[in-house]
Amino acid sequence: MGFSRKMAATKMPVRKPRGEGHTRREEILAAAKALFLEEGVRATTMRRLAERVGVSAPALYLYFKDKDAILIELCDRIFARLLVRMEEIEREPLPACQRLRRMGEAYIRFGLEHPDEYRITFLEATAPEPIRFTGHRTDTSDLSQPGAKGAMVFSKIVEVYEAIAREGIALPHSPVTCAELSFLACHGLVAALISEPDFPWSDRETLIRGMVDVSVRGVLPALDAGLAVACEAATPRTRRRR
Amino acid sequence: MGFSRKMAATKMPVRKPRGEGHTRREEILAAAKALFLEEGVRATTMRRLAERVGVSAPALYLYFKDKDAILIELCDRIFARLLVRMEEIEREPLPACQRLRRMGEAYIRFGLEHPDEYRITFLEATAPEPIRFTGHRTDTSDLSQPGAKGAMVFSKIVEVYEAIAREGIALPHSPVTCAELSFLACHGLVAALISEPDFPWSDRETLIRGMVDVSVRGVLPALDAGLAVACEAATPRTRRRR
DNA sequence: AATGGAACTTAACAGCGTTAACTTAACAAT
DNA sequence: ATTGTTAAGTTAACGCTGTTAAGTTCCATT
Repeated sequence: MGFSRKMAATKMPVRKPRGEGHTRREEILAAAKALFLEEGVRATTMRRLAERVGVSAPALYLYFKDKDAILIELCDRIFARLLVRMEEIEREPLPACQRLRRMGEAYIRFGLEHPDEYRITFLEATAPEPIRFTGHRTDTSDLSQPGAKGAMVFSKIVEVYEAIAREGIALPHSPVTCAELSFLACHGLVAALISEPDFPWSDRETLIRGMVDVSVRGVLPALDAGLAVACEAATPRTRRRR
Repeated sequence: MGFSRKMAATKMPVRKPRGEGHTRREEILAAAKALFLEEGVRATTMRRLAERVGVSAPALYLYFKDKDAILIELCDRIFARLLVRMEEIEREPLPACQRLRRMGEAYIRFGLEHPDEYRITFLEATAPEPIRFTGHRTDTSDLSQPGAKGAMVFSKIVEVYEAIAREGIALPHSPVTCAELSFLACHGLVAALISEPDFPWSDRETLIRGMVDVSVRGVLPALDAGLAVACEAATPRTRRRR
């Protein structure tokens, strides 16, 4: 930005007063977010970020362990919003399989709206890769790990499948496995549209609708057997089916 | 590297004779492949690769435009094998929806067997990211672009859906869209298992079977309506489905 | 014997994330 | 008002990355 601090004459103190370190911390996160969608993730280097904040690069390490810590916190804050969205849907008074559809659609749209954050939390290799000795995790106390928020979102889908089971609809697998299948199908759509935006995909809205269908009907064949057509019928469809 | 060539006494020519540059090229690709699965992708730097080949780092640029060119060629060669596998399946004398299942399973297994190459061709951002002006592609002549082999694999699925349609089974979308949905669902499974290997996923085989089911039944609801149960029944199942 | 080009090297650039060592400024207590 | 403490910040540097520029060696052809 360079001459930006000519503008920012209001907040020129440059150095924070004694107990106000957390303010700087927020500034860093805000700057990172801005850099993210202005220049892209690739351009978000520690030096550029520091310059944007108006501080030297090593100063960032007073507030974050390393670069990843900044990205992870950014993503976690974004995904927290998806989580509250999911919880809203969870409370909607609808048949459970209807809520499943709504969650799937909400998930996909959210992912497509936040491609950078989605890529970082779900597409980037989580393990620093020399660590192949990780074995199995006995320590579940580390809740601030990268995928934490993502896992919480996933658990919402599990709960819906449990509700579906309670409604008397037969599941072909355990609720967890069913949730994974629905989730992974939607994930595939988001991941691909994000990673290969130039591929000549079909109409995006068609794909969203279609994948929600697939992720629900594919897992719950009983629905199509005429057992619970209500699930489909209740969805307002702008687009006729065949 | 200096004294490292004390070991490589067998192939000490060090410098290739006149017209044998392509030999070095293959050596580079072989070394890259080896480094890939010995040390991981992250450890595959140009300098390390050059050292492994027994050559200086800039020498690599005599044979490849940049690092990406090496990775892309490696991945394309791997995916060529998936392509022939898909073509084998294409020729199997089965109901089309059966071939669809076989392709889905082959695709998933292939992806899980080549996680590094899969990640590079499908999960890594294809555009160098400053290039936002890409617009739409009028020029389809560039077949050696990153996703080329991947796109050819995809087209095999489209063909199967066209065959399914010819068999008189109603498709809810165009064959291309149907293929995208099936493909994307399987892609989601592969992508997630690769990117989040430490997440406590359900049993892998269960997920593979389950996702093949989802990707076929989710797109072809008519199958479950009793129209073509043959499609499912013909698959030899080692594992009972509760 | 001279030449031209293929095959290669060394040296270096600009950038990256990160650390060590040092400085400055703000407050509390004397 | 001066001090001591320490949070907040700096500059310099390390080791690494991909990549380029310029120069060298060696062989086949003329």
